[in-house]
Amino acid sequence: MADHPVIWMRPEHGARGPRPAHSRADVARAGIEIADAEGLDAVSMRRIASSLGAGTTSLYRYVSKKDDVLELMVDEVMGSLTGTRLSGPWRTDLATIARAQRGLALRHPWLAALSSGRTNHGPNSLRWLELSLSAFDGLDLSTDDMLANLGTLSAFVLGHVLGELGDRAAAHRSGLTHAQWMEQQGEYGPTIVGSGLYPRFTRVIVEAETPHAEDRQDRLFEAGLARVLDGLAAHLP
Amino acid sequence: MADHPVIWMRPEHGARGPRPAHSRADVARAGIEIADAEGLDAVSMRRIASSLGAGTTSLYRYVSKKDDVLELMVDEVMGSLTGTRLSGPWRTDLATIARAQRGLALRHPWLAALSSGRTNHGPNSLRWLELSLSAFDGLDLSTDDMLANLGTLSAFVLGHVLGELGDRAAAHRSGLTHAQWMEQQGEYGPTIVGSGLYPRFTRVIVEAETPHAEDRQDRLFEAGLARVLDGLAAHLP
DNA sequence: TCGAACTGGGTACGGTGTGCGCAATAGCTT
DNA sequence: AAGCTATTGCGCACACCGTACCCAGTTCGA
Repeated sequence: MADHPVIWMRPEHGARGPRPAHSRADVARAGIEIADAEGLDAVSMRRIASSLGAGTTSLYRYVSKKDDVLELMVDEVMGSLTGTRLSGPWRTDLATIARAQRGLALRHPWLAALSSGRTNHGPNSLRWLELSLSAFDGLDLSTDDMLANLGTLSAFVLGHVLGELGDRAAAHRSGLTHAQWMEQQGEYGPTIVGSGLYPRFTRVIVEAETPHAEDRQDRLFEAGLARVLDGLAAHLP
Repeated sequence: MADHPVIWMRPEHGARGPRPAHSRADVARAGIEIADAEGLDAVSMRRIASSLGAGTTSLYRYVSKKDDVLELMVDEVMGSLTGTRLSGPWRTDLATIARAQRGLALRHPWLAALSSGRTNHGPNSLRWLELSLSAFDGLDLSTDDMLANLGTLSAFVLGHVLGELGDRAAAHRSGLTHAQWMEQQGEYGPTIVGSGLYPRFTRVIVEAETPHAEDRQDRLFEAGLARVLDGLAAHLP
């Protein structure tokens, strides 16, 4: 009989043999540390193992495939959202949730890419989902409506954060500082503008050249968030 | 003097030597074919090369890193959005844009994952961006407002599609049919429900068990789209 | 006490992206 | 017409990846 493919259904370790030298949480934390410092691509089984002082293939006592490690990392990091408190009014609560999620994703730039393609069901993720659903507590909505509302908000947050991280990630991928990378990209600008093929985009480039303020992304996020919340409000009783 | 790091700034080939046996478009199309059929992970330089009947490292005459191939793939596939026509009213136009983008992403399940982390500036992507911006033509908006509106919509579409593809991708990753995978995941359900820790999520699971209709995702997308568009409307003059 | 369950970890295999060097080709200059 | 030089195709090699398999050592339950 094979083990269950979902890691959360497998006991952390058996009762019989020697006590394991590490824990799943250790593995997760090692992975997180590497990913935070050097990006998701730097996370390899060998790297994690050596950072733990373990043999490479010993990791497979804690995890049955690398994918499990990533799932552990996501759930571990979701744990840091505990402590988020909701206040009551659905609108401010949903804003709190969205901002917390964005903040976490910016603090761990690999998180969004991972949680996009993955249905994560670790305990911390479930707790967060439960908290998110509780934002609708007083409203007497159908589950379909709750899912539509929460799903729309989450989709926006995920999509926005991915876009926000895109440039940063590309710069990091190429091994350049953000400034260097921006400059290289910038050389492409005049070509686009000069081609005359994209008048509207050209206008956006030209007018947006100056206001490269540091809080630009913050303002864009808040602008989008306000719109999404207004959209949800329009469909509530 | 090194070549420009942005592929669109490098000429497709020099004027001097022998005529290249293939083109960038050939490379892109080969990659797309593989990715469509077997997923993004199956796309490797060797695979593309052998599919083209070329030596592996010959590809590096067309492209300076694998990342460039992916960028070519994205832009090539964006070309199939040509032919999208807008009607005039901003709301229906934005809906058209959103649906076209979702349709494309579902037709090429690897697209969303690629375009998330990447600022794509190929000619087809630029044309699409230009068309999207034209949806605001009559409205006399500031560029900031245009970006906020279009950005919010795009973020929602991207986020939604990624979620939508998540399960499918996970099933594919594990090499199971969707049905087999659902069953395995399903075994985890009772554990969650039985724990009693997640009452709201439990309610969602239980009530959503039956309505696993085929068009569920379509309806969820339309519900979200309507909300987002209402949200945009609330901020227009 | 002894067998079964369990852990640690080394070895090995088939894959990956890509830097380097060399032969063949074709346009530009003289 | 000749030759220089930019350019292409491509095999080899390297470092790294995930992980299947195997064996030795440890510990608990019977």
